Amino acid sequence: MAATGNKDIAAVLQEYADLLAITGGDAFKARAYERAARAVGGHPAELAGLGAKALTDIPGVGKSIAGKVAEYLRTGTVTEIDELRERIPAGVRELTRVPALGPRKALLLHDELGISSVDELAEAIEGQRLRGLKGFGPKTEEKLLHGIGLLKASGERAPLDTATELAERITAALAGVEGCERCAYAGSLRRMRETVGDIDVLAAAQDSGPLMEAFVALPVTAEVIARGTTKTSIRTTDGIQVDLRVVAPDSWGAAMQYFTGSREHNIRTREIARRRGLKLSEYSLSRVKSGRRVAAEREEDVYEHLGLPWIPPVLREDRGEIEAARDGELPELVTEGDLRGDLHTHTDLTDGLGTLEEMARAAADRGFTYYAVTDHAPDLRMQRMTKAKILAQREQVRALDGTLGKRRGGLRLLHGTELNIDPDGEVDWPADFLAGFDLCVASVHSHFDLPRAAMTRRLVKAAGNPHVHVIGHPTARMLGKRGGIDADWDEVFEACAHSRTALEINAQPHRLDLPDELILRARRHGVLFSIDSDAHSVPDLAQLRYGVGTARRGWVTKAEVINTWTLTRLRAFLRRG
DNA sequence: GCCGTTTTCGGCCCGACTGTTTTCAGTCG
Repeated sequence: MAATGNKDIAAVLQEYADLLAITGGDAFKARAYERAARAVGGHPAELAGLGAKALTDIPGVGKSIAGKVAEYLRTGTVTEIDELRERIPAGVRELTRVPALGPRKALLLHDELGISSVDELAEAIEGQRLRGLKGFGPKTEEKLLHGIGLLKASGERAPLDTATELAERITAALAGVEGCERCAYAGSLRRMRETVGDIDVLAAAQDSGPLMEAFVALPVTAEVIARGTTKTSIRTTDGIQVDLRVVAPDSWGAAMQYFTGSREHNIRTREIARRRGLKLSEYSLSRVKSGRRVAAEREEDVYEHLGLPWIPPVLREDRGEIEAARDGELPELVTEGDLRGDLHTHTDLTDGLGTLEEMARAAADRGFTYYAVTDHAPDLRMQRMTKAKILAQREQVRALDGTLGKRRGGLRLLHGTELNIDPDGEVDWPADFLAGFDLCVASVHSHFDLPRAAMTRRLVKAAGNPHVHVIGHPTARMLGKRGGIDADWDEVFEACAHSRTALEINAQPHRLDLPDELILRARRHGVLFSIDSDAHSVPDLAQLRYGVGTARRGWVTKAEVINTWTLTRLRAFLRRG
């Protein structure tokens, strides 16, 4: 099992920040912890193993926080945080996860009405117990109910990155257990759905005993829900359910096929089996009459005996993949290795954590050919961007261009910006200034509630702007927090196809935007895509894999993704050539 | 609590929006 990761430490610091904000003490102290949490989460090196000096060298981490980090790494807990936890029920902090409900109102609800969970809040609203409470009017009630709905819809599900990283840690640990021949995760996680209800881990072994033993003894195991010889379920310290199924090695392929799903896909494959006089189960593909096994050990063989090529798990949703497979028309899906660069990233000039050089160096280390820096433009006031600042950055970008990486010619840097699309579809800066950028991403960051027609006009106008090359995180959704904006997407996609404006597939795990369903729709209009990390720190660059997964779920091929193109071709596209 | 420095305390991203209020607090990006 890996040691305590930076994300774990960041989570603890963030929790402390939240608790401080709820108790209503020094707001700047809470902010300091929040800042430290962000810095720790985005720090390129593992904190476990760093000395005291190296800890305080992290921006935002001083003596006090470094002490708490050290204590946490040593003991797995922090005394002061434990004390605060006792004073504030966990449910109160949970309340602040409801959109439109912050620390002040959460505390008021707790102190005045004794509310300490999201469910209790819902009941209190239904029972009209919020009426008359200072600061809570009818509109607020409505907003809170809406927020609770959003939270419930995905609140029980883990984000893709959390689940993936957890599953990788678990499979790595179990693979080392005596007698374990294979270990992998299946289920919706293998299909790379945007959120995951639970994690299905599969292992192949003759004897399941040692694996089950090791599984319940994992450090992440908080509770054993069920324990048997073929299946054991646990709940992790994060509250995620993980099922381990141990199968005989000669059933590996059938089990992987069965437990990867989706249910709809499996209904179709079992139908095909039946028509061929076969029976498909988690143990094997066998003849109905004789019971003789025809395939089981390899997933590829299962599909082959159904008359199909192996189907990538990301496609197994019964969205046409069976027909495409049968007709030999499965798409050749884009892979992470196809990406030659990243076209939407930030630095510490705005809200990123890494310096330009740190980010570019990390990009070079990833083997990219090119890399665009796209810090925020002035319309997002909080970023305090100016022409002078971005022009100074351009100088730095030009100076660094071609100097990094082992590749011949070095990493090529593009100087871009992420513009803000205002309610009328206008963006920051006049056209002649925009013409000076190599690349412009334009995104919606506010006014999420425009009526559909106005929202559609807004996006169509931005797509038609000759200086806008990519529409960033087009729906502006935040998983579990905010549904996407409402627009006539077919009209938007048509406009993008016409102006050759790429739609972003933003890889941030809480965005994954465009979502796969809209990618499928967009492809019918022949639009181009850009798969971007939207990285705000060096570790964020690794999140590209989730964007690629989402693109693949949308059947996207290499040719449709502008950042798989050569630099020459990309430049021609950016010049509108 | 951190940081920078005008070395030992004062400032800390800033503005918009919303729903509530009757002059503003809370939330958000």
